[in-house]
Amino acid sequence: MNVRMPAGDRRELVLQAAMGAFAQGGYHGTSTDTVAREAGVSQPYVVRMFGTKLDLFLAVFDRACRRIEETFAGVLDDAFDGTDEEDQRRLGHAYTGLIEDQALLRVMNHGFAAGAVPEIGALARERMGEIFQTLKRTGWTDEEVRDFIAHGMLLNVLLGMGALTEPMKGSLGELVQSCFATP
Amino acid sequence: MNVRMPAGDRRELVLQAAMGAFAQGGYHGTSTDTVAREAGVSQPYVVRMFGTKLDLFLAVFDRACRRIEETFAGVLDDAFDGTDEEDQRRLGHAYTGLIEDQALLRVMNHGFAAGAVPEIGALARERMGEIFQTLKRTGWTDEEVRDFIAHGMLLNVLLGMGALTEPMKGSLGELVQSCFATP
DNA sequence: GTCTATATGCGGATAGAC
DNA sequence: GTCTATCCGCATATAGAC
Repeated sequence: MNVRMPAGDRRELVLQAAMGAFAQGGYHGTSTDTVAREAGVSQPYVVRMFGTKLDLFLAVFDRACRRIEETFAGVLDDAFDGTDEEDQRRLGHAYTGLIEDQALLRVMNHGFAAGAVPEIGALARERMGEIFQTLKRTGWTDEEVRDFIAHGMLLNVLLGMGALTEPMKGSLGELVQSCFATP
Repeated sequence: MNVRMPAGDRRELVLQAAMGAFAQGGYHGTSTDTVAREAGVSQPYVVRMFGTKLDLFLAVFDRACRRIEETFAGVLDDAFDGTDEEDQRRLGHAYTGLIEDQALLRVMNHGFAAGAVPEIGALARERMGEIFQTLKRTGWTDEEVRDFIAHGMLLNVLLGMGALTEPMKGSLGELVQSCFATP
């Protein structure tokens, strides 16, 4: 497609395509060509827009982390007068809501996994710290925040290994879903 | 190095090198050449020995998961009459002990992350189910097992993103806790 | 049992046209 | 703003010598 389009729009299009592509294969396992095809543009154009594949991944990863942090922040802004239990329920619900757009969580997980790439690791630690700080606004203890994050990580990992789509033996999949279940 | 050696020994050598290499870059981010150099053999020989890079990764990943499962099983065999709290403490300690050989946990995490590769995803789900079953031998509820695994995942993820620099001891909870210590 | 040489394909990035 | 053509390096895998 060589239809002209405002730069911002096209950039957004590519970012979305990249989110989906990276969600599958992660940083190393995804080619800029795959991203380009999914966005309906040429591969060199993708590179031209973002500089390097690494820059593109960082942009996508950053967006994923921020969206998640903002989701939590939004919940807390809505009801900062809730009880601890209510916060936990609301935040848990918000997180499972994010599963519907699996790409977000998958990309986040892939960013964590690719921490051996210095730029990715640094960004991951930074964003992780921010998420932690946002969750601290609940008034939870460090232990409670940690536990909440731990379950989020488990969810991410299960998503990544495909355990949440195909029911696995031992019903671990159901189990973890019940982890954040909101009746 | 073209020094002859029994096939089993050489295979073991390469497996260990592969464990270290894959721990860094994961499946997609590690070349068979890197593995070969770290093992002190030629790249084609690595392929010759294991068939394909995928087969090699599966072997390494499988070993990592089994080692972890066996570690838990060992703890439970030693003291299956312990209280729930004691089990938790012992198992947590066993897990943090595994951090010393960071490669094991990192490889496991990378295997989970690469679940989009069908063979890897299938193996990951299988081994995960076994670990779950082994942990059930504690007599814990499903929720308790899930919580334990969740903290293990958090640990893996933190390792992967480089947030855990020095091997620390202590209970699993304390260890992970220290990562989120308020600055 | 282990190597060297190499075929072959893919992927990131550049040059330059339109 | 977007493409086509293309360079070049890397990585997997094969062939075959020793």
